[in-house]
Amino acid sequence: MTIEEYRDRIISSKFYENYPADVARQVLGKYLVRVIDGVILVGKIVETEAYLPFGDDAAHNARGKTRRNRSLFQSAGRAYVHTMRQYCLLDIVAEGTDDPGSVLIRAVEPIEGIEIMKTNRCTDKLLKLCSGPGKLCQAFAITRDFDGFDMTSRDAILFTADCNAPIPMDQIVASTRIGISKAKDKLLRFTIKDSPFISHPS
DNA sequence: CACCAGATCCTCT
DNA sequence: GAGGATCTGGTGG
Repeated sequence: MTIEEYRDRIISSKFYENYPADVARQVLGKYLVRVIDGVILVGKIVETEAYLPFGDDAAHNARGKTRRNRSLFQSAGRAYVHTMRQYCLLDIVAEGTDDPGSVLIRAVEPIEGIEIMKTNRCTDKLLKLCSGPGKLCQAFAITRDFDGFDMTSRDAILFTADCNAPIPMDQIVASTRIGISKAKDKLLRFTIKDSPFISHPS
């Protein structure tokens, strides 16, 4: 598809104005699109995690608003990009404003711009190009500059697009979130069943 | 200013 | 599954 065709399918803020756990499931199968100098990178979202506005000790908003997490308190559909060690991680604000929840994009299946992704990642291994939140940000050249970026505007250079039929509920697996030390028991990680492109495949 | 805890990744075993 | 590399923001003195 062309850039314009992806833009015609851009997901609006309305989609993200819902409970993060629901958004995290519903965004599976959608496309993450990045435009760099007129060239597009596209990945199909295959793994997400939800972080809740309230009662979630693992969420970055659990101890209030700081300089780091301020983007969480903006409107739904904006990016919350933060760093973990030397990597960037991409969240999309869900609910938003007074309910600072988000959906972490943990893995995508590379669809378009794969050679550029390989260059950005310094690897040829397709299965490991975007199989983790830090990896996909590296592949898509998503930096801190995108923190607070509106992913729902018509001229966005980073956005989500709806190009496929929804993933059936029985093809979605819920599990515990990766890499956290608090609220380990919550089933807020969602993957597309049997996708080889997820992080920590079983 | 120092310390430390991370929503990670990669390379082994 | 474990350990090390390596960076930044939040917290407390």
